[in-house]
Amino acid sequence: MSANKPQLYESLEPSLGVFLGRVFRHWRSAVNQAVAHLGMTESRWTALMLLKKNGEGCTQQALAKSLMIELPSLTRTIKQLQEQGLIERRPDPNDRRAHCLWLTDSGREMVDELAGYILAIRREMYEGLSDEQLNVFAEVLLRMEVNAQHCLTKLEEA
Amino acid sequence: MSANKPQLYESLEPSLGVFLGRVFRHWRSAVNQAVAHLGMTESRWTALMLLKKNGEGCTQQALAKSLMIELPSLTRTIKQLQEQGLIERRPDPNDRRAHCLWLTDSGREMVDELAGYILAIRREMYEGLSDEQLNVFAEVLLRMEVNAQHCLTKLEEA
DNA sequence: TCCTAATACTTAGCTTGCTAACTAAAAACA
DNA sequence: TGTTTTTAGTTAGCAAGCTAAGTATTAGGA
Repeated sequence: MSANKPQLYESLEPSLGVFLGRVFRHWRSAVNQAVAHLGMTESRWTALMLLKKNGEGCTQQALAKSLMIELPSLTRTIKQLQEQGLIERRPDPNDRRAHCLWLTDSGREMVDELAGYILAIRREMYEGLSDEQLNVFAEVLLRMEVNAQHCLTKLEEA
Repeated sequence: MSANKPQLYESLEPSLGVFLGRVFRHWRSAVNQAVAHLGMTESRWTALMLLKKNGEGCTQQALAKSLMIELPSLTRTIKQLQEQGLIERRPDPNDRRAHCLWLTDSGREMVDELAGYILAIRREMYEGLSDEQLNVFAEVLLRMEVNAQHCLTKLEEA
């Protein structure tokens, strides 16, 4: 890295990390607003979509992992989706501790209905950005994720 | 944008937005871990640093704006910093509704002490990334922030 | 001047991530 | 086989963002 030239990324206020959080919050509230009339929120639709995509019948553990959240965070979301009649929890035949998750018919309808809204928001978020820029963005995110993990484990050791 | 070639940024699971949130959370918990022994958290040090940087004596409104958070979110943080004896609230001589924020002596010491930790974390987060990559990352963040705002106002109108 | 509108801030309560501590079941191993 | 460790999941409660609604105070007209 060059030493003295001031760089754009150093100028983000209050800091790149805080800015990251802000963009995330605004993206999330846009999504929430777009799907509110369907009784959905970002955390719930992400769970629904991923359940469909990754294959129904998986355990909560597996879903939590692909959602990148901890089990207790998912427990709450699942309870809400169940109350809305969008998913079902069935006992795992191979493991009496575990539950398998399935979409109900109206859950599947919801996923289909959500897809359009999600796509629209995504297009708006990508507006004015090229594939090249977005790919670099993704590369940096992936690397930062690794760096953050690394940083955390170092701190835990100390 | 090219139509059919699969792009890296489209492959981020569960979605680029969710991934963004994850990186933010991990960055934040790294920061929190690094400064926990000083009785600090990310939200508190950001407020402290910015108060020093933007000039003491500003109102809560002004600080909230540069922190990119809403007033009620800042109210809580300020209360904590006050209880820790790091900042002081003085009545604004020109406006009896407002309060001016000042660092105490130990607040100023804290800011100085924090700086080193923050720099270290930042270096770790940027590890393996070039100025060019980070600049593109910042450009994309800035644009997405604008896009999200735009998206939100459109949704509010509808 | 007086009334209305906007602004600075607080309080209350929601959201959705987290960790810690628990139970029940499964797996590992002595 | 019996004991210990790991794993799936829950509950309870924290963190820090948010909105909505309330109180003062100030500013902008009529």
